[in-house]
Amino acid sequence: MNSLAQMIQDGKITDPGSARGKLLGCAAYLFKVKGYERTTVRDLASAVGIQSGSIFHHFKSKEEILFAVMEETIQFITAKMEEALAGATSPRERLLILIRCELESILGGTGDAMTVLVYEWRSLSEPNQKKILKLRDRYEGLWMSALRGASDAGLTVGDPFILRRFLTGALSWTITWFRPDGSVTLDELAEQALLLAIKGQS
Amino acid sequence: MNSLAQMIQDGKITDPGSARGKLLGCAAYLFKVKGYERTTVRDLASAVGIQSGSIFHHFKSKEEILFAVMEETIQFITAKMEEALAGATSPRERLLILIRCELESILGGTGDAMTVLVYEWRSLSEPNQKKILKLRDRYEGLWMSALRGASDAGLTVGDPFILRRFLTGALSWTITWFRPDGSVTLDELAEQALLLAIKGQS
DNA sequence: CAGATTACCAAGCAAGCGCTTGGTTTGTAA
DNA sequence: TTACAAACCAAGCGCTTGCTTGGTAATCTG
Repeated sequence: MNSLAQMIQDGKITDPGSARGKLLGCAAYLFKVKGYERTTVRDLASAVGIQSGSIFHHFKSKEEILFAVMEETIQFITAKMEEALAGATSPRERLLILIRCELESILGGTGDAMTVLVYEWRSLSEPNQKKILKLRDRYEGLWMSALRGASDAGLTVGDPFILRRFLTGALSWTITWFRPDGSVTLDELAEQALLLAIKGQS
Repeated sequence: MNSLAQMIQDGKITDPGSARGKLLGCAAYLFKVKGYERTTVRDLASAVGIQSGSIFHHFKSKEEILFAVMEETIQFITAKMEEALAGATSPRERLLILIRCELESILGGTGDAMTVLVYEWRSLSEPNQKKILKLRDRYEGLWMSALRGASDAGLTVGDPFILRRFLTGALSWTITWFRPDGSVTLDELAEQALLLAIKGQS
């Protein structure tokens, strides 16, 4: 079952083929490369081949574009994680799945949007920040129950909260240096990250 | 011996009491809180109590302010690290010193500037990016030799390069969540980070 | 095919931006 | 006191920004 197609049909995320979807995709890319503030609506318009004013037929404001990118991304990755976790049995496996999912989100096809979600936080208005924060709670809940499980099983040392935050930084930072076509594969990277998180032998 | 006073006298970093120094301090704070792009020269001017035009008596452009903040910060922390490493004997101690130094830089008095150094990278012009990159090489050299030493001593697992990058992300991310007045002290945080980096018992 | 709705263009407005300019005040030293 | 430079102000220029407007073309629906 394809969760992406399902979510499009449910209206949770925009079809990438639609005009709105193309705008969101281009926006995510531009926001990632240039940053939200440095990206103008004229940049975005010419990237998708329309006039700058026409953007405001699809979105009420520039910030609404940023918010939509972030909202759809977090909805998508949360759903993907829940799906991936369904078949997991051991605490170690659950942890590896979460690490792999997060790395795939950051370094794969949705990487642009994921980077924006992590690093363009400040550019949202406060009400919108709160909305995203609420969505993030569910996502972080998956992580925390997995890390608490790993801690109870003696896999990790130290406070799971602090470990999660260390992992958040370590994994999201990969966007700045990791190249999928380099000498290290994404699977190897996930394994190394698991070694970072757990204390004992693999 | 106070390295800060020495560096001021050497002209390597600006006296925080001078007009230029106050501008740099306020700029670091504003750039951290609002981001470089969202901070206007008028914001900065009113924060230090002068007219916006007067800023350009001290700096040629807004970007020169950002560059100065970054340059002085990296010079300072590199000097501080070299000083702190001088008395270290074991690989484990060297690693803990680096972790503590980096955390102090991020979470302590120079934290604003350090955050700017990490997260406002894109706002620099390419020539200025290269200059900072060159300064960063010396800093990262300290880290890499310490991590290679730890790896040779069997303290860590995996590739030291990847480990350094994981640590960079994990430590710099602390700025988003760690509160020095919270339940966890900076020392405890550094210990937890060391547990993250090394494989065996403390 | 008629009618309505959606998608877009061409033009431009008001506000805010980085930065410049010409002149005034303040500090320093002979 | 005089001379001079550094520090700053008041005003505003030229440009870019997000966004609006009035109208046209394309697409869908019955």
